[in-house]
Amino acid sequence: MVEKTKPATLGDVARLAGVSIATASKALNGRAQVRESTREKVMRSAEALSFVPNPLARGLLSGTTGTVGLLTSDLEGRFSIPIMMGAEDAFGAGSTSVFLCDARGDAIREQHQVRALLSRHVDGLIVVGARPDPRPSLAGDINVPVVYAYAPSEDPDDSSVTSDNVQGGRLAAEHLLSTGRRSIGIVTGDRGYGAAHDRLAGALTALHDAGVEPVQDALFGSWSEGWGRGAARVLLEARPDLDGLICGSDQIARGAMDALRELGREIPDDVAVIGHDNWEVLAMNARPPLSTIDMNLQELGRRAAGMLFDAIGGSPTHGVEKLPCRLMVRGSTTPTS
Amino acid sequence: MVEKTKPATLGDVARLAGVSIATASKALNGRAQVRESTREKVMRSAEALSFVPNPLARGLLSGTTGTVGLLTSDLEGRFSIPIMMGAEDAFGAGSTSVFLCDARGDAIREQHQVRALLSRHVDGLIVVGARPDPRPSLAGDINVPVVYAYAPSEDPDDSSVTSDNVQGGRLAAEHLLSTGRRSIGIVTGDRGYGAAHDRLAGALTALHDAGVEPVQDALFGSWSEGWGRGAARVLLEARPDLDGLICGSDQIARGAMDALRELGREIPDDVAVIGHDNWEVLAMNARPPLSTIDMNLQELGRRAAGMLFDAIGGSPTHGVEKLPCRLMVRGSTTPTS
DNA sequence: TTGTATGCGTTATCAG
DNA sequence: CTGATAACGCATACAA
Repeated sequence: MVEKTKPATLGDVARLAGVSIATASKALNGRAQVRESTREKVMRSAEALSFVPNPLARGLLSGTTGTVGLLTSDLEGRFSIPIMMGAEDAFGAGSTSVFLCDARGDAIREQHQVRALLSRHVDGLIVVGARPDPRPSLAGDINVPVVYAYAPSEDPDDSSVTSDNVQGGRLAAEHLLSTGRRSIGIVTGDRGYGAAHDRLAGALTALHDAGVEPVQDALFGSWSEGWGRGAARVLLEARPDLDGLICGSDQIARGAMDALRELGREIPDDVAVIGHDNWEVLAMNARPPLSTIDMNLQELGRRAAGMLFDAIGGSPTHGVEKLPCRLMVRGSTTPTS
Repeated sequence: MVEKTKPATLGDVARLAGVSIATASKALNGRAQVRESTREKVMRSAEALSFVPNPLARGLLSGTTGTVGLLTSDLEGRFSIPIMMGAEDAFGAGSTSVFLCDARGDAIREQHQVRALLSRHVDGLIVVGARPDPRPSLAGDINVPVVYAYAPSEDPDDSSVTSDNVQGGRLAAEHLLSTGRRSIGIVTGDRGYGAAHDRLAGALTALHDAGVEPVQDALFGSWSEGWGRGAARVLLEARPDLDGLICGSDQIARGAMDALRELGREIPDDVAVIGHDNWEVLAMNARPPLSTIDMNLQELGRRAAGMLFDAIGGSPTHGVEKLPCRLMVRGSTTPTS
């Protein structure tokens, strides 16, 4: 049987130290009006009883709980996880705890979760989207700060942070250009995703700035290996001189690499391939390992936490902050990297 | 600007209903000693003010908070996520909220998180491991129920739930046998993982029961595509008659399939391949889609939540409960599935 | 059937 | 410098 060790209360500490509850409270909270010797006595007692202030009682009084809600619209989504990790990390370093909720992509469910969170008197809310397109702002009856991560809010007055897909696309193109490629194709994913267009725009800008045009119009499809395979075949048939391929995701890149290899092309000697996302299980196991664009999602989560923290502290930000991506150079773009 | 709508208190409800606080409390909590007409009056007032009882105040009285801690030893790990989803789902359906903590595989950090959780007076704790090998029990000064998920506790008196890897291995072998394969090879992952040995044991049992022996001793290596490729080549060279391959993970299976195809083998006609984990992004995008063993991780999370719930209710379980795996049949073992 | 009083653990305000 | 005391919002034993 487990010992039912009731946690010590402030009263216990005060009694052990031989002072009043009020004095004990002041001593532990670093209030000025208390003699140094008394403070130490109290500190020692607290230590001896391994006293921890009850956050419920504290919250009841102060109105703040030291908790925040982390509301993901889709936990399955591969992108939510690193963001959550970053946020949890940033908060855990301080002393705020994180309530996890998964709305499973359902707006009704989301409303329900928000209500539950608010009823627990969270000090703030981070809403993590499954895809980087703008999403509706949470309805107005929320009286705590909210930060939208990955999927920005449609309301420009809200506080959002997301990945800079334009810059990411530019990064990819510039890297291929820097390795001397000039016959560059672009295969990306679902036309319905803003990210697909943003990454493309960034790539096109970079190519244009270098006086290069893509071998043909970018191919839209889906975010899958299968599409990557098919698109690569089509592209190579039309343009056998292809020497560089920008893919809208690592999955697409994996598929494209398989197809290219089967068509007798060496990577990266004949064709350099770059992906997007740095999904490690895919990128690291590719042959050769896949160069790609990393969105720094964990950092994004940390940033969201920071913004929420500031907002709770009374300094909210407004609008969408875009975090830059980072180039990961591996074997698919540079020989014997 | 957001309206600072202070949430209504029980006092507000009582005043609006024209009764005392005590009566309002009884009415809302379904206590018997209150006239029906009064109860309805109170209910309506509560509705009108959209009153929600303050969980802090309630927790201060009752000692329970309606919260649990979800402590993952490694959020990166692909296996933690579905388990968390299941647990969050099961709790969210009721009215308990989940505190998320990530120990990042660090024991010190874990202790720290446990302390933080306990100081918040969680009613219970779920500890999710990164790999299915037994892990040390949390030190004894915990006065709330704990359930270990995926990685069981070393202490048989603790309450644990994990995946039945032996049964999973058996399932894989039985499936290959059922498709008529008789020259079966086995490639698995890191020798240091109990799961590798358990899955192997299950497969060997099934083969033995069918009067079949594997073409050669199982190959241990790592849980990667690269190892899958290498092992498949070695195996095929030694036993060109291979017609079935059991892989310890989907990553290994993906690698093996690539190698087999490059050596001119058709899948599944020449060689049937089965994996383990049902890691969808890998399994569904394989050519052909990969048959595999699903560990029902989400169900495992739900079960952990259920066990914790029971333990909190005073009916703890002891020992390790093993949840059966499920066979996912796809194209890599059956033509035109 | 209803209301009054008390306490949960803390912090803040005021007197001593 | 220290100590009573009143909140915070709610639930319960007890009195009316």
